[in-house]
Amino acid sequence: MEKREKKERREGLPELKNAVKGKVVLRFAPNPNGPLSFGHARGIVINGSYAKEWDGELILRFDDTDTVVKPPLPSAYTQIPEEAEWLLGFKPHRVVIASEQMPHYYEHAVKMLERNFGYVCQCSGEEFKAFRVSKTECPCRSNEVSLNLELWEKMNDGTFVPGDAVVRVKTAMDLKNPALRDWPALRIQNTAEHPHPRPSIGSKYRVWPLLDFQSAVEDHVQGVTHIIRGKDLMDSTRKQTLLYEHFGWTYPETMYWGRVKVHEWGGFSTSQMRRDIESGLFKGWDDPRLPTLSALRKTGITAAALRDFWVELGITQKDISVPLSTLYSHNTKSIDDDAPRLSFVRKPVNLKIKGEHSNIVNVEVHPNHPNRGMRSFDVSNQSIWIEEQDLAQSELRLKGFANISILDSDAQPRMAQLGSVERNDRRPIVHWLSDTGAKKATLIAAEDGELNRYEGLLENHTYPNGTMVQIERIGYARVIDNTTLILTHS
RNA sequence: GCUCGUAUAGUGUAGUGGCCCAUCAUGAAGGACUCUCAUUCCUUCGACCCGGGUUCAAAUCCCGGUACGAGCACCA
Repeated sequence: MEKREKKERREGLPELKNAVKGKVVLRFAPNPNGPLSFGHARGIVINGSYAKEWDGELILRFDDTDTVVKPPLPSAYTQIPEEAEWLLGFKPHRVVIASEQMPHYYEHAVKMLERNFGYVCQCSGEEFKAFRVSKTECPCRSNEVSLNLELWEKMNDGTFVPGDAVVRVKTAMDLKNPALRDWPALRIQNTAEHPHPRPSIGSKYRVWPLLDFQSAVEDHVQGVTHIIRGKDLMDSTRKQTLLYEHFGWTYPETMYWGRVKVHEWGGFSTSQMRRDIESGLFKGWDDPRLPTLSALRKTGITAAALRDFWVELGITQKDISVPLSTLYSHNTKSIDDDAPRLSFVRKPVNLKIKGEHSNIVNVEVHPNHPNRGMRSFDVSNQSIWIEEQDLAQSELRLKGFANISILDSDAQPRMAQLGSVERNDRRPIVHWLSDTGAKKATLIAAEDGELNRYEGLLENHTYPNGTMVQIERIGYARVIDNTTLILTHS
């Protein structure tokens, strides 16, 4: 008899159903009404990881079919692909822009009317709602095909204005789920007043597909095999499946994830952030207080940490709330081994040191990697700086240097007596800087929704902008320029 | 209101009828190492929403309840 193996914990993402190596096509479809947020990262990471695992393709699709409620932001069309590539480590295999695919949508809309599984409905939203609730068919549902095609022309040629007519998919008015009853597929937008921001599109079209129709047609046209998205789109799947049945297509495998909140941020709405930026509340999309990908990247969260974070959460349908410490933990793992150590002294207090000592003090660049060399401090002028808050105690050890006793006097600068160079007791170890080895600098930190600036002295360094460093006893930070750091997390 | 979905330690997650008095991570507490409040390592803490049922056997299947979330937009 074979002995059964002990069950092993599954690593990484769950198995993709009905996946064939090399044939998997997934997509991530954001609305380009702003750059990517932390939440979008989930869609990119999960879909991208599966595409990579199965040797398949990831489509980046811009669902930019609304010009009124959530109008696209032109810069997002270039920023999003860059951010996706940064996050994944590879470029999405295909980029599709919905507003360029309008001919496809029109073609399928006409087909739908010709085959009589769609109709032009001239009821108002209110009127149709009453039909939906009472499970009764609206009069437009029985239009002849020829009439529907006539009305379709009127939608397109400007005879009808927004609100006059929509194209609906015939499902059944007695469906259990009210959300699915004869759902709307295309509507008219006032593109004269609200042109599409892409100049090549502008006011060219009046009739625009709604998400469920656009997405359904596009997934079919692109040969998407698996859709992984938020569970708020569950009814969307059901609507689209009904459309696929009309067309005789097979719907892709679908998986859903639940809603994620970050304890410190709450939810993240691109539209809201856009308003707050435009009103001047935030400096830009990469303002460190915002939960955007560009802000996280700027403050020093790595792509690897974000990937690990989202893969670890997986694709459960539970609604969850995660603390930032989880993300930070992944980030620490991804940067600590590389991060050179630097000293940053907040509220520096000058000390004059008395006693015998060598003129040069060396400390390691990275304690776990002695081969990375030493940082040298010239203390020949006996002048050093420590943090004001460390003066709470008078017996201290200057890290890598010597013990000191702060002398009780009113002298300026304050005096300190040097003690043992060997570490021979348990007194607190503090970081410090020499007079000549540091310059004035600023540490920027986003804390509790506030942008705080800490002035202080930063150890001289020649690390290029963007380097991740660890500031001793404070936390990890990213080099913005020679005298500015931004705190990633502590 | 109608419809759909989810419920495992503080947080997140594994688990698809026996390997489960339940996995891993994170967190907290303690300790080792370390001239950082870092990294690494060790120890400890801590959970199957409730009630029925099916079964020799249920975290796992069924029913009911409860809680939470989502959809019912001419937004995505």
